[in-house]
Amino acid sequence: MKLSTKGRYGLKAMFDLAVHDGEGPIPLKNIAERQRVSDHYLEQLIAELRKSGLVKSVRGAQGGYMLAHKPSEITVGDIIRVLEGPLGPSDCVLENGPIQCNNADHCIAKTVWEKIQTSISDVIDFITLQDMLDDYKKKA
Amino acid sequence: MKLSTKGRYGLKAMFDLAVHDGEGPIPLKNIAERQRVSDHYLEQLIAELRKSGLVKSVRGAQGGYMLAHKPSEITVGDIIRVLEGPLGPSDCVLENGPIQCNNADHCIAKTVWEKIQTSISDVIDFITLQDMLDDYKKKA
DNA sequence: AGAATCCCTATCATTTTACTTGGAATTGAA
DNA sequence: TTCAATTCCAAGTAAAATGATAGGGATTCT
Repeated sequence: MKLSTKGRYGLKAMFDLAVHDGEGPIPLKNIAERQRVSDHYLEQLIAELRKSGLVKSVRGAQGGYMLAHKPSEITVGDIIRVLEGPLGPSDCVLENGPIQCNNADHCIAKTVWEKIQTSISDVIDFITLQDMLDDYKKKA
Repeated sequence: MKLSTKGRYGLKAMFDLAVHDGEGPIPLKNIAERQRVSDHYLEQLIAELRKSGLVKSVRGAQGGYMLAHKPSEITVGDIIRVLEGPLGPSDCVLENGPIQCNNADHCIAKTVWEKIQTSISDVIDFITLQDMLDDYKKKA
């Protein structure tokens, strides 16, 4: 029941982009250095974020990455779902296309998984990058 | 962000024991058959549940397993924590002994992980096997 | 022209997962 | 007292996931 580094590094990188929002393209190398993660690995993660439309890229020298939307319009859930796949503690409650087990009708565990999933969604879909920025500024 | 089969099979097995609570020792084989999981694999899981004091065992012929406490005194959280280890979406918010990252002081992601963890704990520590039994009877 | 940067594909070591195998020890019942 | 049912225990193992690394092509600014 842990997120992989994908989700964790990904959120850090996206928050980094939010901090530098409006400063033009941010090179991946800078993000990787600040967040202390392998830049080649982060490249793979940010590629997925780009393909899913959460970040924009500018190629060539002086290029880099930018948020594709305002920080207030990107939730933690958006990021985590792209990188970790559909959410859900069990396959039978997977967000898009649950896989039913053989005794789905009277599986009581399922209702437990549903409650867990709902509670996680409620948290991650509610927090935006802007919220994190506000927290950050309050701390500093 | 999924539970492994340990947590999932484990909860099913414990619920099965709850359904048959008071009927004396239930052989592992029966549980495995009803829940359709490998009995040898379930054996390993139930061994951990026994060592942690959630179930009792009776050896020999006509032996089997029983809940060590009343269904109302065993929560889903008790079971999942035994089988999945300490809860937490990231190492820096692990329940017992978090591992701090290098910039823990101003890591904003951490507050997100904390909120996720709290919401999961709130769910799984609140639901008991008795609650699941009540749900089950209501459905049938 | 050249440096900086994104983009893409492949490979790989390690760990985790989800079992399987094989058998020893215990105990109720015939 | 024997036998079958059962728990208990220790290894082994195939497949997948994780967390990278390696190498090079394409693009664009200076």
